[in-house]
Amino acid sequence: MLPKKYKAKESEPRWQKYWSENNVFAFDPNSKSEVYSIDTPPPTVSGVLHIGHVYSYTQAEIVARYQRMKGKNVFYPFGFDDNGLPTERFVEKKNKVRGKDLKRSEFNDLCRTTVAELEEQFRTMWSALGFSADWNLCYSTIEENCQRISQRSFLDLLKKGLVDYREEPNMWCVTSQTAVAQAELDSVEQESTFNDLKFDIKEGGEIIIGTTRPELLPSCVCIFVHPDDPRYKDRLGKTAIVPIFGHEVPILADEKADMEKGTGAVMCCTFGDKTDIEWFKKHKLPLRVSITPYGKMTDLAGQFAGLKIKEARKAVLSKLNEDGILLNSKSIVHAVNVHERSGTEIEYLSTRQWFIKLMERKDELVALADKIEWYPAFMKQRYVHWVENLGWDWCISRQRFFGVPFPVWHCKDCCQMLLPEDSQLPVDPQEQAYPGECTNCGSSNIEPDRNIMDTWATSSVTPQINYRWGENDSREEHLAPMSMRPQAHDIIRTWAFYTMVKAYYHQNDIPWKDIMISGHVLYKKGQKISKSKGNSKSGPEQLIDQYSADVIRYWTAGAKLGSDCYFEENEFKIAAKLVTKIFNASKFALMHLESLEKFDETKITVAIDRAMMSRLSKTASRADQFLSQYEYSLALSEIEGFFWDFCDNYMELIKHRIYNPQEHGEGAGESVQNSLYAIVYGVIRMLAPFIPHITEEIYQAYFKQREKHVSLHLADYPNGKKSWVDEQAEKVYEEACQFVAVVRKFKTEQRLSLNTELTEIQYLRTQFGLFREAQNDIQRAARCDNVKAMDSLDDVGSLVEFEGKLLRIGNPIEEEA
RNA sequence: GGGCGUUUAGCUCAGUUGGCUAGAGCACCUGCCUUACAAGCAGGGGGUCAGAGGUUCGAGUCCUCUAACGCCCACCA
Repeated sequence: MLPKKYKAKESEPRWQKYWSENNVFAFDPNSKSEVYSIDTPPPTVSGVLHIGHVYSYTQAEIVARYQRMKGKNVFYPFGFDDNGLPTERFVEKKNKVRGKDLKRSEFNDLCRTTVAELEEQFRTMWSALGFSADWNLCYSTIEENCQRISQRSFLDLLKKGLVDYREEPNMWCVTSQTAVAQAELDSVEQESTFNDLKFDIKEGGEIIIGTTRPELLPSCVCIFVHPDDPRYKDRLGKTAIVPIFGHEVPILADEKADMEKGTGAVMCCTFGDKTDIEWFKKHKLPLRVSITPYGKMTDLAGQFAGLKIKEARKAVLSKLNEDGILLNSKSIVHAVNVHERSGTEIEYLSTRQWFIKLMERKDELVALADKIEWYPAFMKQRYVHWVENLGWDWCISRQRFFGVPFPVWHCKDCCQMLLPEDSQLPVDPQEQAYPGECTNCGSSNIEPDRNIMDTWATSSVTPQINYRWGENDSREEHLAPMSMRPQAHDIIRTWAFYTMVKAYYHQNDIPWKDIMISGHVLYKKGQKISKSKGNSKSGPEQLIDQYSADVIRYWTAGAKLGSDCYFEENEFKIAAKLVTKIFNASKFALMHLESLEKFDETKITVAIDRAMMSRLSKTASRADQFLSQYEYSLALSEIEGFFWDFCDNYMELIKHRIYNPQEHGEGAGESVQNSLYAIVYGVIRMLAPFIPHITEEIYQAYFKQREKHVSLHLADYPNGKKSWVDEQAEKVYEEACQFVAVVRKFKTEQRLSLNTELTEIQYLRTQFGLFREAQNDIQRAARCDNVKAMDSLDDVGSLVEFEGKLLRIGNPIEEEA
């Protein structure tokens, strides 16, 4: 039997342990049941988990539990994304070191031990939330298996001609000192100055250009004006002399020069922005590099060499001003692309990098979106929009330390690429020499590729990692494509997109059938919760400790799929209330079900009991429908609505009958017992995915010995029995509720206790035509034996009118003093 | 500048393919210790459904325009 009070703090860990000991959530590779597989996001191991993680992970977890109860063989893994720049930066900060100052192997060891600690914390928290993961399926992206699959992925793309190793201008972060990809850019508003500079023209005259980056003057290779710009027609083809630096550059025409902007004349440099790169390629301009990978000026900058970019900007400006070159300078705020990890302005450097080709296959990648079901549907638009606007192939090489190495060596003599056999993977070319000589020229002058992969290059193969692609594992046929990818909307352009690219290029297929996109948790207006922000008070551990896992879980299920929600502590109180209510209601019901040997639905004969079966059935079918569409919040509110009606109305109606069955006729007691059984068992199953602990507690205390499932979470999810639907019975129930409501209102208005016995109630028969179908229950719920039906208003005598229902309420036995 | 989303009670949000008098929870007000629960229960007040126009017998719901807010992208001389 259930104890007097429910203590979540004691119960929740107990059931978590029970689930784990009984392997309740294990994926069964040999099962014949339909597989439901989830491509769980491996969180970046770069800080503590925050409430936003809890929010989106729990939403997916609810789906996992639901699908399991639908009889599916659920594949629900967890993983850790523990390599790459974010992790490096975390390790550097935590240990107060710089990766580049340590030996590579030393730094990598430090990374491994640091992430191992953090991963243990993550895992503890997922367990504390009652996540039904199969921890045997756990992976970490830096482990050997994942490195092997990641390198296999690379080699496969190389073989298919979908990877390029080429030198070209690319986005570069001078702080992180690595190439980056388009998806890693952030746009921020930055203060700057817009400067008008005077260039002398060799043939005579001058031309004035506007620029925000005067420090790039040494890199100036050309001046562009619009071909139709009348102001500059006379100067086209002439030669301008770059101030300070004195080199000569041509004045050329290009449509992309904007007549409206600045003076209409613009200098083209190596490289100020994306347009400079386009012009560089289109007009075959020379290369004048004035910025080093470290963000300092090169020798080309003459007297400014060695200065940092921003210092140089200042110095150049003041020199220009001295020389009378700077004609005008105004402060502006403009958008600048920065690297999302360092916040540093992106530079464009010509370097040699590995690229996965995207540009030539954009159409196919856009079309791929239609083969996947997006929940909510409008999120597909984000993907399409991103892919359509892609401007670069995917640069996957990073000049960093802790990550998956490229399984490549290069022949220094003939530049031949030398690759390992699949059986040798994973390899680290910087640690292992190439086994042999150059296959092209026979040279033994071989060097390793020193790049590591973009962290997304590995995390984009999580489906392949999950089904152990290329490892001769039977999972592959069961799991490809996977059933569902849960993730938040901010990484559609990275994780979702890259995963789709990989599956399309490798398997010529979609990675998963469904994608479920969750929103963010916001503190207040527009403030995203992030790891860096203070979250000591709202940290998940603290919240679980304060409110219990079930309560936190309930809150995460409250917001509609895909929509952001505010962190509102008040919401937790509502959840706590529900948990308490479920416990108390169940306690009441089970108290009266001790004598019930075996549930028998045919014994449910009384009208209002059948009405509840009907409502239960409809609720279950709607909840089931919603959940199958990932609309967990709508499902939850259906179930809650049913449950609260059950507590407030039905339980009050049947109270007398359950205590005094003999006064209600043959079978009336058995009817209500079986009804209660069906309702409580139905409700705890419907709520099990949302609040798994309290529901398990109730199941184990009573239902287990009758239903025989090891855990409630292995029972079937109710889907609504059509045979239980009974519209006529529901009408009886509705009338009964209305009748009782009028009586309650009367008592409340008369300031009477609700259990006050009334002497007589008269009602108009035409208003409550079905009264007799539930007469005993209604009378006792109304606390009045003497309830009389009248055929006409005249018969009712002195009437009291409430809400159009005509009643005569007799005087209470105990008059107020 | 382009795209997507949102706008319903003081707050947070439901409202299916158009269909009784627009709902819930929280908050507020008034009562009630009632044999599951006072961490509870009953009752009540509170809304020009962002605005304008249109389609329709009928619009919170469909169409057009407008506005505000949020997000994504572009803009970066």
